[in-house]
Amino acid sequence: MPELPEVQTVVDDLNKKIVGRKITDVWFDWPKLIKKPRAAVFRKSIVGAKILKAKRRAKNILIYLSDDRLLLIHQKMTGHLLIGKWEIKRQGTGDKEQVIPLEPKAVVTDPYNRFIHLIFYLDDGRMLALSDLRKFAKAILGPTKVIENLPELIGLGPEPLDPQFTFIQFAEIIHKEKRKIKQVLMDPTVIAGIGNIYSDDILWTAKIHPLRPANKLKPAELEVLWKAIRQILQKAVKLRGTSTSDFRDTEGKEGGYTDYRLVYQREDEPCARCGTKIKRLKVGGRSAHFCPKCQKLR
DNA sequence: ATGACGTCCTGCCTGC
DNA sequence: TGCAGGCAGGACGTCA
Repeated sequence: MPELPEVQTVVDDLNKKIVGRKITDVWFDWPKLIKKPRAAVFRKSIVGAKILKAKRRAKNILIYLSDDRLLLIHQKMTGHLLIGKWEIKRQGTGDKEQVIPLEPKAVVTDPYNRFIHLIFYLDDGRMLALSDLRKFAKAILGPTKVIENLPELIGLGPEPLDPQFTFIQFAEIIHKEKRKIKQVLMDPTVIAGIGNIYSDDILWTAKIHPLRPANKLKPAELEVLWKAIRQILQKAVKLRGTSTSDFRDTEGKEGGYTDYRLVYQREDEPCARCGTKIKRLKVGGRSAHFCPKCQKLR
């Protein structure tokens, strides 16, 4: 489940590894991943493009290309961007194709190779592949201005790790929200990039119950919460994300935050502060993990 | 404005 | 052992 730290890890990898490369071809076996333009046009308009830089906005990966083109990739829950080499083989008599990993070693052993549905061939022989078990991921290509002005980017809230994301700004946003704080933290139009994993750990750190109405939080609590958001996300970025389920970096390696998780997917384990068993409940259809003793509903 | 639920998907887990 | 059914879940759409 890539959230801000995982997407940042991928974007950093892209900037380190494939800037300056030219896209020489495209392969896909699930055209629905490509939202715009339609798949055939997508291929035509991206071949020949040079990769200039990668950026992250919320959980969106923005790959800036030559000739004012921009490629947006959202990994949703099970999407992975991998860099390596693969071979496409036809399977038996049907038209089914199989993606066979060749190198590097980490990618060869990555269990998510079998879900690769989109490959960009690069001019140095390597490839950028999008694997996605659940096929929820999306790719959109278009003129930079058009993509940058898509509602899903324009409508996003502030970036929590941006120096301009001040406590004042945070308090103003939260004050307007009557919804439960857990839902508010996960709403990308309120604050960008926080998902289920980090909202749970952030709330535990701030000792705030996930069901507390956002606008009922006291100023002191809000300040602790604001600090927790930045502290947890910074730590997770440094550790290259969390791989509780399936996140991998562009080499297929797991993230280091997995072992530092405070409550996420630790139901029935002892709270690191007080030893109470971590509980799980549903908030807006999503699971929330918390310590019933440290995080009081009141 | 808010909540509740449906949509897209499929590997994995549970229970019989 | 095998099979059916349910679950997870980001963002968006729909309906009350």
